[in-house]
Amino acid sequence: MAGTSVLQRTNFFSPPADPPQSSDLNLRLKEQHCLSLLKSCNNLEEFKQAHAQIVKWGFFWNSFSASNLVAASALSDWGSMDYACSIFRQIDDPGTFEFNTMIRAYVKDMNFGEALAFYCEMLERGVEPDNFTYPALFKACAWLKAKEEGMQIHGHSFKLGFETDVYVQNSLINMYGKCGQIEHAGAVFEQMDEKSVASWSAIIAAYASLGMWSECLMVFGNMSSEGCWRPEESTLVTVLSACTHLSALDLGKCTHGALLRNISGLNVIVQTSLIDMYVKCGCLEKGLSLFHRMAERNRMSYTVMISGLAMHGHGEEALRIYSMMLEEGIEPDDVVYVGVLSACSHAGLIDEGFECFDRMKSEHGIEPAVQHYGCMVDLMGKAGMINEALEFINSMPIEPNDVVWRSLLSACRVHCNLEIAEIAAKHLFQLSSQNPGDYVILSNMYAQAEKWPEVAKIRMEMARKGLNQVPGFSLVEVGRRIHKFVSQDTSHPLCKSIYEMIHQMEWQLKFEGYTPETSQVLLDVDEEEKAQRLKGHSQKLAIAFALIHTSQGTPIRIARNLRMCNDCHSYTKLISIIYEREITVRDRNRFHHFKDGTCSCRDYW
DNA sequence: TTAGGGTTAG
Repeated sequence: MAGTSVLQRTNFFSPPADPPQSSDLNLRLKEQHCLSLLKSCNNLEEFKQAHAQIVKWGFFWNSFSASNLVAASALSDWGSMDYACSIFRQIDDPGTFEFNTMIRAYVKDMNFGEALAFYCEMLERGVEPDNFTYPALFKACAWLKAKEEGMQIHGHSFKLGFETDVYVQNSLINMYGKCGQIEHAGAVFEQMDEKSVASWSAIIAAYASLGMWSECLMVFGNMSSEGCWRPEESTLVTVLSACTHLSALDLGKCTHGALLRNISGLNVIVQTSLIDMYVKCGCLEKGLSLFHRMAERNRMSYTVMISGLAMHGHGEEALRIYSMMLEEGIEPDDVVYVGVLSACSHAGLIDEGFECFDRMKSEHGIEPAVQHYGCMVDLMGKAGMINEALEFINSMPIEPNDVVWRSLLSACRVHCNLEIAEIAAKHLFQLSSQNPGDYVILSNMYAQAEKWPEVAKIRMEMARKGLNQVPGFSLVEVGRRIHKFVSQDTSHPLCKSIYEMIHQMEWQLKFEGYTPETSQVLLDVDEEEKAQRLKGHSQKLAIAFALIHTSQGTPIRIARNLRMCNDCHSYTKLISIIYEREITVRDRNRFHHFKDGTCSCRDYW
């Protein structure tokens, strides 16, 4: 057999009768021949045969062949790292490349501890790491969330002068992001002379994983303006997620446009993110139509749709989608059931809620978790079944958490049950709840009952614990900018015109028979002061601002951090008639669509 | 002679 034909031959598994004619080939050619054989292997069995043949030929045990054996083998893909390791151990004097190969292979195999152990061995044996060593190590630390080790190894790479290697920097951003050390990730990012698409993706993902959505969008904006923008599906999905959390519909729509222009054939992940964005930004119809047009749906798509419908109070429709999911043969999980139960709770579907709660375990073998119990307490509480809800909590086989007790406390507030509110609050305080809202609710209930000494006691307790009432705020998007209003806000640059608008609205509201519901202003102050307080609620400021700055008929969408007060609810209903606007408000629990003087929640919330 | 970074939905 001629030398050239040996080199060209890649199908090792009809092996030649004789080994390559070593007298005819120089060492390099032999090595390349070995490599091409190894690369042609498709599984471990073929690989072992190739390995044995090369050893038989007698020119395997130089370090080049051995390391390439590991490198070319995809041994980690075949779950054969023990075999790779046995090869490595036969190398007399492994160098940087051999160690790098092992570290990379272990990282690929998701065996991060072993990767770090090889790095330690490398240092112990005095083998100097190079710039190829570090990205793999940082990836291992990222997965392990090994903050301390990561920082220590960062120190090594710095000393060796790899601080400006773009691959090292990108993996550092990823590592610090995954370890929650966002300021370190940001520092590495800022110091980079040349940022690659991977650098931007890494920092955007880091902000997203910590829920720092505004920063996420800001960095994305900078990426575009610095001309380093390549529309990548994954980045755009992260941006969509940020829009969802910030209720930034206009930007979400732009992102949808960018996806349609740049990515052909949106996959199920992108479509699910789009549905989630539209639904959580208040456009339920748009979300539904995308959902029904999907060619392929998975459990996640169903979850998004079911919990979206739940937030909008469309309980029956949510249950229809849930049945559709079962018919399609998709097995529900615990998160789907949180959506289903909350749909029942928001829509007042008591019997259906209990039925689903039972089916969850009996038909799908899902043991109810504390969130599911929470939904059931909410379901009963909203319907005014306060005593039943308390009994239900007392019979729970698992320990109720603060969310469960808080659900009960909220229900007590709505249905004015001070006695059980005290029980719920006692449990919350025992659970060392640091949530100022719990104290505020109880104190407000005492105020409503005109029990002023108790009010003072609670307020003092709050002060002693250093808890401050969380100020209510509302977000409204006007001209692709999110404007934030805090209760009693006077900081907005257009503050004067906003308060003038509030004044004008007030006159029109009076014609419609509006009287401020001062009963929820729970301060020991006179009626006029109470009415004054109500006027400054952040939702009203946001509505006034939007009425000034958007044209007639434009829908107004608001997102707020707290639950709406009764006064804002009835106020907004009237505004929707007077100004002929559809107003959508997302509070911490659900959506309210105000139109023609009514709200989609039918005053059940 | 060989090898490297980021990456998405509830």
